[in-house]
Amino acid sequence: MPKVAAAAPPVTKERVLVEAAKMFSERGYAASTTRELARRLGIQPASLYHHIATKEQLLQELCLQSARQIDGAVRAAVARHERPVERLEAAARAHLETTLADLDLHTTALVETRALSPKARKPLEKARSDYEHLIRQLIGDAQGGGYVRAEIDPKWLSLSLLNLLNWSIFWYQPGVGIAAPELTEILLGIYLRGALVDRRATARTRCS
Amino acid sequence: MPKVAAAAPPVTKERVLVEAAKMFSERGYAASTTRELARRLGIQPASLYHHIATKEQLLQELCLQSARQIDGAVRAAVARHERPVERLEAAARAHLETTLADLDLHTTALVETRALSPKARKPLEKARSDYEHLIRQLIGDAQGGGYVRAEIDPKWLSLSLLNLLNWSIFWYQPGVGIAAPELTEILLGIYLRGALVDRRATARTRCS
DNA sequence: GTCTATAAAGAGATAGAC
DNA sequence: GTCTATCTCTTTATAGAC
Repeated sequence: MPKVAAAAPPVTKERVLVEAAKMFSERGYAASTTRELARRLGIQPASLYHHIATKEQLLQELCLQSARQIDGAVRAAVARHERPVERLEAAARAHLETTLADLDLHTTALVETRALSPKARKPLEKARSDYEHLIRQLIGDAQGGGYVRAEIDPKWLSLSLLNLLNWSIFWYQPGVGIAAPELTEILLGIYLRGALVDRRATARTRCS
Repeated sequence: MPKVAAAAPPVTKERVLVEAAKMFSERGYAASTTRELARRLGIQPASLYHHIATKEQLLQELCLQSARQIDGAVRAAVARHERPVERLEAAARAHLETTLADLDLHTTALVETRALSPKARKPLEKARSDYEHLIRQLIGDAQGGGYVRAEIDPKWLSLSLLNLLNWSIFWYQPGVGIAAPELTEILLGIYLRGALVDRRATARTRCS
């Protein structure tokens, strides 16, 4: 039988990371203090250093975790499809849904990477660059197949897609307004077909 | 005749704001120090307080300046057109080109508003809300005219547009890669018509 | 694994001379 | 309008007991 009063959960490295992500995403890294983090965990500031080395290392771990999570989810999703446009769609869906599923983590990673020292930032820039390359590749493939506009450099097409997906972190609130899968379909629909009324059907109708 | 050695420009409120925007956009507000700002201006930290009241007021002024600039540019651009889609296009172009024309200012405003105290943030939230309402209105009008997909809530359509435009501040570098007007046309093209190959022309050709 | 106590550095801002 | 000098507070992190 469990005790009646809920015991405070034990402080683990995992819990420290979760609370840190929450705090960093709310106030930003620089404005967050180790004192406040300790307070949220219910321990003294000094006790924190049994679990972590430095505040910066905390941020670095969160950034790496975020990068690995998005990269992994997207590569796994892409691998489940063969046709270029479907692979691109799968990538976009995985990217956004992974991001929205842990907003604290990914908002921190996307916004606060600049707070890292150049040395701590380096592996992240490599990961980001690799990831962007993957997206660019997917778009290039879809262009090669004749599905995506070839007159635009895949570089700008991939950055456009990331634009469209990433800014959501600044306003999306789970449980308020719209669910993640619906938002995903709206953004993907705009990216692929645009916001204008589709006259393809009309054009075909005119033919018949 | 001008002197041979370039005189250091005099420290004015305007220069303080410009340097502050630069510093805040590079390092973030919380990680920026008044000491560093003074150093960049070539004066002692104490001298700064002849030009400004507090560090926070500096941020607040930048945020308000940014909001007024974007709002003003967009409303002026919209007023030059009558047809709903053209008004929407004019808004998007004005928004992005204004933003990219002073990245330091607008990056600071868009990213660092949360660093303001609730009291200082309030007028900004009002301005943002009004602005978003304007964009939503433009989209609603275009939907009413049958030009923009009516099956998507204008709320999500407007946020999608802002997504697509705003994230550019994180990677756009003036003079590197692509010029602002070109980027604007690419993003606008994607927003309106999408990244997929347009089969409208094909469909029409088949008819003839 | 958490505590008390505190070191060491850096922050925003002010006083008052020039 | 800028200076020197400094107050006061907060920060990250450590030492060492329990």
